Amino acid sequence: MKRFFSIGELAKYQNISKQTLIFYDKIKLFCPQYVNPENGYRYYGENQLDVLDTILIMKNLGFSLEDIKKHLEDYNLENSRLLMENQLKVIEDKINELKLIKRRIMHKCKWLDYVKNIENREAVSVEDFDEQFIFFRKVEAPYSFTNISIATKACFTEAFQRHLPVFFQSGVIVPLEHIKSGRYTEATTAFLLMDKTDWTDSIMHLKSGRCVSAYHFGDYASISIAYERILDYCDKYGLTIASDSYEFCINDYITAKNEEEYITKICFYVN
Amino acid sequence: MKRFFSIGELAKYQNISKQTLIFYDKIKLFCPQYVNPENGYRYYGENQLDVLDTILIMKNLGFSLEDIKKHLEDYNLENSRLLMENQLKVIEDKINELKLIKRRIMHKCKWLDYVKNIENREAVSVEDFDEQFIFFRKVEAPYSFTNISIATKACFTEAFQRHLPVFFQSGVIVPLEHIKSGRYTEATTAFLLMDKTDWTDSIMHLKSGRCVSAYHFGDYASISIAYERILDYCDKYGLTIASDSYEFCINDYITAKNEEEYITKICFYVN
DNA sequence: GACCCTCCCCTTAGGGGAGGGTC
DNA sequence: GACCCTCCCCTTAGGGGAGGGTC
Repeated sequence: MKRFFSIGELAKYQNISKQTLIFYDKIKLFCPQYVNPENGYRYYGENQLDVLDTILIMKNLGFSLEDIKKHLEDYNLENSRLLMENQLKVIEDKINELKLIKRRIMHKCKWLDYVKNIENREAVSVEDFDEQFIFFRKVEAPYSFTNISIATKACFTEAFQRHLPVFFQSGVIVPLEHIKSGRYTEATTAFLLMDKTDWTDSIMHLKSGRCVSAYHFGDYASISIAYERILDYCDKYGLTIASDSYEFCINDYITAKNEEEYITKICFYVN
Repeated sequence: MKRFFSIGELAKYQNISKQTLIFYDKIKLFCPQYVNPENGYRYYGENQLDVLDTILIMKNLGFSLEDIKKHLEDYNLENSRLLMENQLKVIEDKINELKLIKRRIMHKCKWLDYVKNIENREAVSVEDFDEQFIFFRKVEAPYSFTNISIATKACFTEAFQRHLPVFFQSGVIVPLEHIKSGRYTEATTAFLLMDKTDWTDSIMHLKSGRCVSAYHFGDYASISIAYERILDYCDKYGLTIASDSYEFCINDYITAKNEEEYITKICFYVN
């Protein structure tokens, strides 16, 4: 009848490394039952196996070694129940965080995939727009690039701070009067697209509806070309623009180093 | 017009710590545009803000600083798309791992909560048993505690190695003949309860059906008392036992240090 | 006085040796 | 020859100082 395991035997039996057992010994989480005083060899008793199992199982359930050590000092039915219930919340929080990250990545993937498949870069089209929520900041006058950038960054910073479920895709709103008077780049609002919304302040609802849209490729300063294309198109097909301009940055410094790869989508609601 | 940020200003603006910026400088992930050669003060250019944003966003999406550094060296629409698609899989894998952990904890919680509310510890009852799947190992003869324990541990070890979706709840099967001849502790199979099953080898399906069950509190050696209670009950109410005995460890060394708190549930299918 | 700098030690859970003794 | 021991350095992403110079 086997009564003692050497460190190598125990490691093999439990399918863990010797280093792990040496480490657990060092932090006094799980020490050998007997240590030969002459050569320092570690010997583990058969009756210790249950404790090691408990440690490995708790580790698998996401507890830290420190948590495990504390728990093992004194545990019973009742405090185990409380510990598990608490851990359930910890794990659920982690899952929710990761799910938000997942939706953020999926959002990026969706758009990156979409722009990859645009065939005619010059096209103007009419399409039905799904409802969206945006988290926004007013741009301060004058509506310069610097001020627009400041407002966009303010959105990011606040969204990070408040853990808002925003996507990492920005955009701006340019009032229709600005467009009509040729001030195409003078946006008065910067925003970030949002995932599903717990309603808070500074959130705007873009209703679903019919839109006219076009893309602009390349640096932002030359966006006038795309606007003129849209305005011509509306003239030609008798469409009446019924809103300010919503510009969505589809590809920006996050996914492109080169300004030539920047892509902006322009949308107006139409009647 | 502001052109440069000191480290403190930038940190405040981006809502990160100075230490973070010093660290990013050190690992050459994000370095100041200008360093005063006399006093070593760091100055960051306004045009660098986009890069820092990209870093913070990628960090939020779960990339390591090393990943980010590599990506920033050369990125465009196409390799960003591939990177994001790959990251989506990474995050999904993490979510799936955590979901399995969550189900394991919920399983433990469910039982710990359940036993807490048992009123009559002596009760024998007839109940409808839900279907379950178990991952099992045969116990080698003789059916001693040691051999049962070895088989149980073999289940754990293999489940860990193969990443099987087992719960951390074990049990044993004692053949009906053993029970009838008073060899109550001579289990021939050890098992772990499983979560939903991708069918593999060594898995047994316990069908739903009517069962007679009772609890045993305390050390395993005295389980005969509970068996005798069940057998008497069946005699009295004319129930015919139609299966081997399934014993479920409800509270074991994982959640109780004290053998007096061990709880075992015994079930037989009946006609 | 508020701001900046460069060390330096600390955290998790071990992995991977080197150098030397032991079954 | 296979096994065991004790150092010791290394990994992530910074946090928290100390000690000393700078705006």
